[in-house]
Amino acid sequence: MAVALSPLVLAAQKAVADALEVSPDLFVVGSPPNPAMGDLAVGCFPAAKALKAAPPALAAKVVERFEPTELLMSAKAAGPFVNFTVNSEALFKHLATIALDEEELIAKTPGDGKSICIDFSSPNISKQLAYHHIRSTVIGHALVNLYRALGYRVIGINHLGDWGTTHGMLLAAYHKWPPTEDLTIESLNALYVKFRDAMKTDESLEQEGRDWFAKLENGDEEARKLWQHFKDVSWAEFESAYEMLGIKFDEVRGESAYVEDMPGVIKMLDDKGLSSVSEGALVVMLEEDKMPPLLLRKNDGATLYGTRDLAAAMYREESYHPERSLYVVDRGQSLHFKQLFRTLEKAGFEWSSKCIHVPFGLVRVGGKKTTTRGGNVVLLKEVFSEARDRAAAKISENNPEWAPEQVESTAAIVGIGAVVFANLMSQRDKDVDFDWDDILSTSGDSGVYVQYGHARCCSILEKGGMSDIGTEADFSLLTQPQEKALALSLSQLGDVVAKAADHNDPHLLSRYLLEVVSDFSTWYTQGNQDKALRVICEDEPTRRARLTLVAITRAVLKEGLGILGVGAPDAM
RNA sequence: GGAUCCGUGGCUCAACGGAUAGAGCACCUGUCUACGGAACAGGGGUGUGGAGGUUCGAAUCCUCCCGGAUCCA
Repeated sequence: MAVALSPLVLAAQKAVADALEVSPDLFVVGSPPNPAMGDLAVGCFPAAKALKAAPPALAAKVVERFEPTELLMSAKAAGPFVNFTVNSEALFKHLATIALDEEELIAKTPGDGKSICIDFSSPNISKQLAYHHIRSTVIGHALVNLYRALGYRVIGINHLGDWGTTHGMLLAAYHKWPPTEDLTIESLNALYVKFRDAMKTDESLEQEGRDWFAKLENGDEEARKLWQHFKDVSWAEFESAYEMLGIKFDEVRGESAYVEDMPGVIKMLDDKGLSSVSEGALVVMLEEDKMPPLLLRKNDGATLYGTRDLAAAMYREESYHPERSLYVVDRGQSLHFKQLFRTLEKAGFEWSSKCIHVPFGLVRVGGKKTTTRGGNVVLLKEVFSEARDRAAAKISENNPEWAPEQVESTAAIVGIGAVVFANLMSQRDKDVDFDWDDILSTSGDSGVYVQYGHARCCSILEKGGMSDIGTEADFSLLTQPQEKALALSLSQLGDVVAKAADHNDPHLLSRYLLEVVSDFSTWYTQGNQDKALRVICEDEPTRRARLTLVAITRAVLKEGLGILGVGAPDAM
């Protein structure tokens, strides 16, 4: 996958590659451990083997042959590393151009209009959204935005769990204990739990559930109508959560959409000699891959989600020809996706290699997996509500003159942003223990910290009194090392976004934004000690240059937060 | 039993196979007539669960073991 590179990185790679006469993409550009050593670092290790020379000798050679460019002023060898010093003025100018001019902050070239399918969130209908649903939802949403920022055509898909025997159980439960009031997601959820409980003592119930699912599969009118009602009630509930998170799906197409495709899928597998009957069930054996079989149809004739997933994968390929087809689903489903993708491969679909399971760790409560039936769930809306309350208290304390509506709307952005950011801060694969203070943290490394940095930028720009901040400023006046450090961080946005998309891991972007804000705060807070160092200082050209740097910072933070699905209020 | 993932300061986490393993929380000390203190500067405290191996170089890759979590009609 192509990676967008900042001109700084490209220049450093080129300098090394030209000197050693090898390919530039061999080299990784990083930062020296200490800013005094330089601004960019390139290790000469990758070329050492091919050229049969010691890395330090190569570094020396690079330095000897180095010729300054617009962006790179000088090069120094430090053992096997070459450390480059960046021309600050050119860097500031470049940043101002991409952040404040017509040009884009992030190049759209990597995507080039190619399609990416992302299956995310995909909750089961008739169940309340629990806190753990936030992981797929928020990671998937961030991935949608990451790829979109890079110029891909992204199809965000909500593959609702709206088919299967559990829905037969719900229909049975509804008939067994007819509700007296209008259905809500809570009452549906309660019906399901009650039915599962009753099944433990009454074996006949399992059959009742199966019978109702059979009716549903056979197109029984009553069953279909009721099921549709369950679905409508559920979707209304889901939609309010998606709205709070600012999520819109390009395709809401649940398992039920593939019911009619299933006979065709089963026939196709049969024609290719891949399916067989085992213990009464129709399966695809995967013994040679050391996996248990993929189940297509149970011995009672009921179809299974594996079959629907096969149909959905085929549908996505036919409809979109995606460059990648991602499934943002918890790691517990790893085996299922391996079986699924392997089956597609065995069926001769070359595109199966483009299907990628993007797993993430569990949300645990009390060290255990949360389950609706286990009773240790925390509801998503409870978390959102608590988050907003906490944010609102702080906001009205800081802004006593604000109208209640303003407090409320800002609290929604800040509170929910904190929860979203908390879920995007660590690597996907880690299991996380639910902890109120962790997800609602507002100090230090948190979404609020980033939002606060953004709000400060807005405030300064407003007070700076220069309405025409753009690319015209005398950047030679930005001579503080903190200003250069900030600029170097800001220049990495595009590369970070590309890398996060490539790894399907938004946390790289979250970490980056924390770093940017930290660099900004360090620079900015110097003004507390020395008024000459303030952004809004006496000298007008200096003020203009500093305000421009603030404006660039604001643009980067807003863009980055937006990609993560976190709002950036101008004041908070 | 088979498989996958995780194990880094007291806690939560970071670190393309590379330079002295970094942050946040908590604790201690500073910075304010604050360009927004939800901030900044500084301090103490750990060496990556254990043992081998590969490599010029390992928290990162390989093997085995320990601990936790999850999946397997």
